[in-house]
Amino acid sequence: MDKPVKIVFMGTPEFAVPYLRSLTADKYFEVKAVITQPDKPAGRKQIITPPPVKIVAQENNLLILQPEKLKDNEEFLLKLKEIKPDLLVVVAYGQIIPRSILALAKLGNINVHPSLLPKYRGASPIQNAILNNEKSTGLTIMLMDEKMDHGPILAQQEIALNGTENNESLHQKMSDKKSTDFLIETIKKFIAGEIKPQPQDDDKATYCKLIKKEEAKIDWQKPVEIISAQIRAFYPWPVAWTTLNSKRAKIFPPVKITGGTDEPGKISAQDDKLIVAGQDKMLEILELQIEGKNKVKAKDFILGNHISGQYFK
RNA sequence: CGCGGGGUAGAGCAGUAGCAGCUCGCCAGGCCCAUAACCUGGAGGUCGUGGGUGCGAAUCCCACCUCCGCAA
Repeated sequence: MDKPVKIVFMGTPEFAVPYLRSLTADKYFEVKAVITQPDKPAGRKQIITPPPVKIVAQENNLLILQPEKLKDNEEFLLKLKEIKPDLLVVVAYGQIIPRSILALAKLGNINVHPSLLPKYRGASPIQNAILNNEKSTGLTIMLMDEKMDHGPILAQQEIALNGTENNESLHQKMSDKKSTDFLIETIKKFIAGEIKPQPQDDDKATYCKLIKKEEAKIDWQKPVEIISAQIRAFYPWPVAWTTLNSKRAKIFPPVKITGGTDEPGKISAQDDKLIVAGQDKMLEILELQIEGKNKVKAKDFILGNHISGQYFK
C-alpha cells in the first residue's frame, strides 16, 4: 500500500473507543472523520455529556460529525462525499445506517458485532448471551448491508463463557487488544483480497431487543442460575434489583450459588454471609445497595441491619 | 425550578430537644494445645459546613456542600 486507507469511523460508547484508538494508531489507515451520536443529557443533573468516542476523537484532533439523523440528511451526505472514504468502519454507533451512506465507501462497510452471527442479531447481544447462560459467544466482523446485522461474514472469533462474566467485563473483553488486533488484521486481509465473505444462514438467526429496565427486577421464584445470569447481564446497567421493606435494593455481581433451599426470597445472615433463597438453591450476595444509600458489602450490611428472616420481594 | 432518601467513632447503622449509642473492627489483658470462638478493660466523635431559634440542638428553622434512589 502506497497510500493509507481512508477511513470514516462510526461509533458511540466506551466499547467503540479501543477500536477507534487502534485504527488511529495504525499507519496503514488514516481516520478522516469520526461520526458519533450528538451530546446528550446524562446523569441526575441532566448535564449535556459528549459520548466517549467524541472525547477520544477530540484528543486525536480528528474531524467529528454528530448528525441528529442520518436519513435524508443532504448536508451530512455531502460532507461525507467530500471525504471520499475508502472504508466505513462501524462499531456500536447506535442507529441504522441508511443505504445512501453505505454506498459511499469504495472498498466497503465493515461492522464489528459482539456475537457469533447469525445468533444474537440486534441491540443487546452481550447481555442476552449472558442472560441465556451461553457456553460461548464471540466477535463477528462483517460487511454491512441494509438489513440489521445481516451482511456476509468476514471473520469470527469465539470467546468461551464460564458463568462469571458480567456485561461490563464481557464488553471489556470484546474490546481488548486481541479484539482490536482481530479487526485490523481482518480489514487488512479483506483489502488484500484474502477473504471471501460468507453469507449468513438466515434460518439460524436469532434476535435480541434493547434491554428494558423492567427486565432487571429479580423474581426469587426463579432458579438461581437464571437470577445469577440476570444480575451479571444487567451490570452496570440497569442493575438487577429487588425490594426490602418497600425499598429498592440493587444487587451487584458477583454472586455465588450455594446449596440448600428455603422459601424464595427469604434472607438469612450466616456469619458474615448474606444468603437468599431462590426457587431451587441459594444465592450468596456480596454487594448491594439500598435506595438512598451507598453501595455496601454484605458483611457491613448485616452489621447495621438485623435482616435475617426478612424477605426480598 | 422534575420527584425522593442520606451525611453521627475506622466500617455499617440507631438515636428526631435534656449525659452521644449499637454491632463489627482496632488496642491492651485474660482463658485456651489453639482460634475469626469466649471473658475483662480501653482508645477512638468539631453528629457534612455556616448561620438562626431555645435555658439547652445530632434533633427545630434557613442557606450551602456532598453522596445516592427514581425519572430522563
